[in-house]
Amino acid sequence: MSNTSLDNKYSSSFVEGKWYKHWIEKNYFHADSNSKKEPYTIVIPPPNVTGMLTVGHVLNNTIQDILIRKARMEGKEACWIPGTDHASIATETKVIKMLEEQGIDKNTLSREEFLDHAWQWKEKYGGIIIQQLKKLGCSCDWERERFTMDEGYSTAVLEGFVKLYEKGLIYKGHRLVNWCPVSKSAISDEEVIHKEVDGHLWYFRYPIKDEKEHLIVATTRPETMLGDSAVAVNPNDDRYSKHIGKKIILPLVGREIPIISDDYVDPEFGTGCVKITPAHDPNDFLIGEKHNLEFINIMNEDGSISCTAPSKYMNKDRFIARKAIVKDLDKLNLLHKIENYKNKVGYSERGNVPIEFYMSEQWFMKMTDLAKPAIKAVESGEIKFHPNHWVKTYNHWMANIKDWCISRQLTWGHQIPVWYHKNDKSKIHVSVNGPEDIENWDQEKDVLDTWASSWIWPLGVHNWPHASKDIEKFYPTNTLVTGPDIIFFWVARMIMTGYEFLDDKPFTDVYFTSILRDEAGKKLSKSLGNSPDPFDLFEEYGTDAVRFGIMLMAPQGLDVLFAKDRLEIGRNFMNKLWNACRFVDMNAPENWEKHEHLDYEFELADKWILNKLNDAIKNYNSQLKRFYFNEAAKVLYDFVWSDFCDWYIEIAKTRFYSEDIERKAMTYDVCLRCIRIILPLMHPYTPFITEELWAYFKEQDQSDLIIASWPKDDIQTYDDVGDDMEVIQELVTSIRAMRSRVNIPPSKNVKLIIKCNEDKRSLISQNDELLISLAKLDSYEYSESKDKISESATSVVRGVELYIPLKGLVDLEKEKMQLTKRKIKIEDLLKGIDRKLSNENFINNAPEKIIKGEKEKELSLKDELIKINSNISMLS
RNA sequence: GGGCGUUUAGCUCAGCUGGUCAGAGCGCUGCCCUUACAAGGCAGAUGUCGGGAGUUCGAAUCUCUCAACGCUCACCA
Repeated sequence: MSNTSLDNKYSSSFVEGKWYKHWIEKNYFHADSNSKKEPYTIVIPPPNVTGMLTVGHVLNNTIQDILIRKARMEGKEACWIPGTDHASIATETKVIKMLEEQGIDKNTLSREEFLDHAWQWKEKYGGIIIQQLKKLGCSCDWERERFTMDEGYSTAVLEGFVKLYEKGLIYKGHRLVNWCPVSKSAISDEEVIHKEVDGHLWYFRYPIKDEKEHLIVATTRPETMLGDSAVAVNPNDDRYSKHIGKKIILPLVGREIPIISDDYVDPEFGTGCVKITPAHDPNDFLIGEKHNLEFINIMNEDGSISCTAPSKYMNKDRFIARKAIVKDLDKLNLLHKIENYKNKVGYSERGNVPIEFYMSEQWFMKMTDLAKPAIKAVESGEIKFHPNHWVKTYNHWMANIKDWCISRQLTWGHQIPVWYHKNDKSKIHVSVNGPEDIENWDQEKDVLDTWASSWIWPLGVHNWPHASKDIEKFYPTNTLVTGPDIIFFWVARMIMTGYEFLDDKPFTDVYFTSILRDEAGKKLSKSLGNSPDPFDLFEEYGTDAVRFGIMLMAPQGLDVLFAKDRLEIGRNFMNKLWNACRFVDMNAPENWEKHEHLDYEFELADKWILNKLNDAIKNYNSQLKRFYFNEAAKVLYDFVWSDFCDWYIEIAKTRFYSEDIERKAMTYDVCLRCIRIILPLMHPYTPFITEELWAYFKEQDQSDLIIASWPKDDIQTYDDVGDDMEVIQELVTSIRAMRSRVNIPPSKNVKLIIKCNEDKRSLISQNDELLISLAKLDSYEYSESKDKISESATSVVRGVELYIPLKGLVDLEKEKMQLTKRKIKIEDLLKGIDRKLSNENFINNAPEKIIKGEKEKELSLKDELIKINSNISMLS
């Protein structure tokens, strides 16, 4: 045995840093738009610039890295464009908080001053997640890194706005929008999260003017009564029809409001009377417009009660005002009752407080026309979703799409490219660069919703609309990898921009990743504090192990219950691979020239493992092709561990420890062949360890693994093997089981007696070395005798009867039990087969192959049964 | 209420187009520090594949239905 220079432990942190640096130095990640190679492009879903790497990012970006590395090895011009998203609300919140800590109030700053602070903040902290992606091993083209507020990208965003405005798809309107009182900004429907809360239904008496009677209205939000401008009943509701047209004196406020009728009111619900607050409820808004009611906004932008309400409640927070109003109505004996009531309340995703419906002037985008080509693209299969079932969700949203509120009352973001003339507010200018006499104009203060910036990502990264080789070469992209939680936010809208601006899809395949949850099923998130820090995991297990472990546990289309213990499988596998390679390296022939020969007279085991290797390549590729990353990982895992290590290497040992130099060289070359294929196959999943090992095993003049060529699945295979190897494996396992039953230690070799037919005898004799070494035999002999072989451990496998004679050491009852158990099993199976074979329909309809198989199975089981029975009787 | 998904060994889950004695990892039991690996090896136990019906010669796999759980969308005060 020669020495190996491979350490007996794999040191992940050293290796990872070394190779990442090397890859960067060699510029392997860079994609060339002048290349003649077929492009393969991915744009990263840009993480939030304020963000830190989560385990979810690890999954998502590992998948992208797998796709890109594979494409690169397949000889494509692999281009993975990285970058970050400016995340208006999140970033602005952080900057404001930082300023507060420095004693600076945002309101005292000019727009320019605030942006100055924000950019400083971004320069200081914005790069963290990018550094983290590098640590993960991502082979992004860092020369193409983009930020959504970069110059060229910003132009693309504004160009998009202007084009849509000119087309009449963007308009300004005074409307009810979702309002976040924390960020004091409008938010889109998608940023509202509905939560079921235990609330109340309050019943109030509303006195009818000039009458003793009153109507009882129910509400979940008492404070909005300050803005009531009508009470509505159903026109067909006999209880109230006589009151229609009369007036209500609104309690606490004193305003006279009409009693109106509308079909919208459900007589069955509550009392059948509904208070109408057009400025604070979307349904009431519609009724307000229909019946020409007053729109009374009773709130300030922070959610406190405004001056339109009685002074008593002015400037009180909405929830404090609620309590006060209920109390005051109770004092006036106008509180009828309070019921417990579960209802859905919309919360602001970022502010995490109940949103308000708020009247304000905002910019909207008409979506119906934009959606049309996007729906068609998915319907026709031009864009494919994996898993496909997301298509339904996508279609449902698209079919019911509403206008999108795209303006935000924030500072950090893309300022809307609209100017109002200082002297005549009705004069509007819309362009990317603004009017020539810009001093006479005021620019719109609002910025665009972040998603209205990042929806143009696949184009914007190339500075669209400027023509370039880049956009020609790398648009459309191939695959988008993202979480299903942003299917509307982002995926759907990117598809719209693709068709709208370039008349072409932005990507062909969309892979929706698993959502990672903790053991209680909660989504892993920073805010819940249940997401482990990936860096702790990298340190504990090694980055490759984390990558492989996560890929193995994330099936397509299902969420994953993540527990860090489950990464052990990855770590153990890295260790296994490392040590297998180390073993092979130890047995390299003297003066080996790193050149692989395969022109040997192979034996059974060699042909078998090479066949298995080819199967593995095929299966692996086909799983990757359908985006089943976990199954692909499993193919490699099983081949390496169960076939290569458990069997072939064990077999290799006996050869390496012999003196037969030719045979040693053959074995080594077969091992080498396996390793030289396993390493490239595994490289996309576990780039570091494989690149490190490759350095030991590659041909002298071969390239680094990252750009080595992808293994072909047409390596030479051997048809004459049949299931001979499986027979040997079963014999070995069976002998080991016998040994285990009678407690023979592994160190002790035993004698074996075999009874079998000629075929099996010839197979065994030709491969007896395998049996002897793997089952630890002292010797073996064939027996023709019909006599009973007494005091033996026995078993029957594939028609071969095996005996290990052991005077006095055998527990006969144990042996008998073992055989009886098998006997029962066989009888069961035979019953099943008999049922099939005696069924005319089966014989007539089943394919010939299946019938033949059943018949053969019956024969061999019957044969086994006879032998088992005779062995049982011998033991008695 | 609509849509989607899940239900397979004690736990976490694989099982592609229906047909080899239903698999893996962890955990558990027994034996091994056998010179690649104890992050390891060998052997072993545990499942009427959620319930019911149907299609089929044949169903964990296809259809229907019921149940439980989860996600998501939705304007009932």
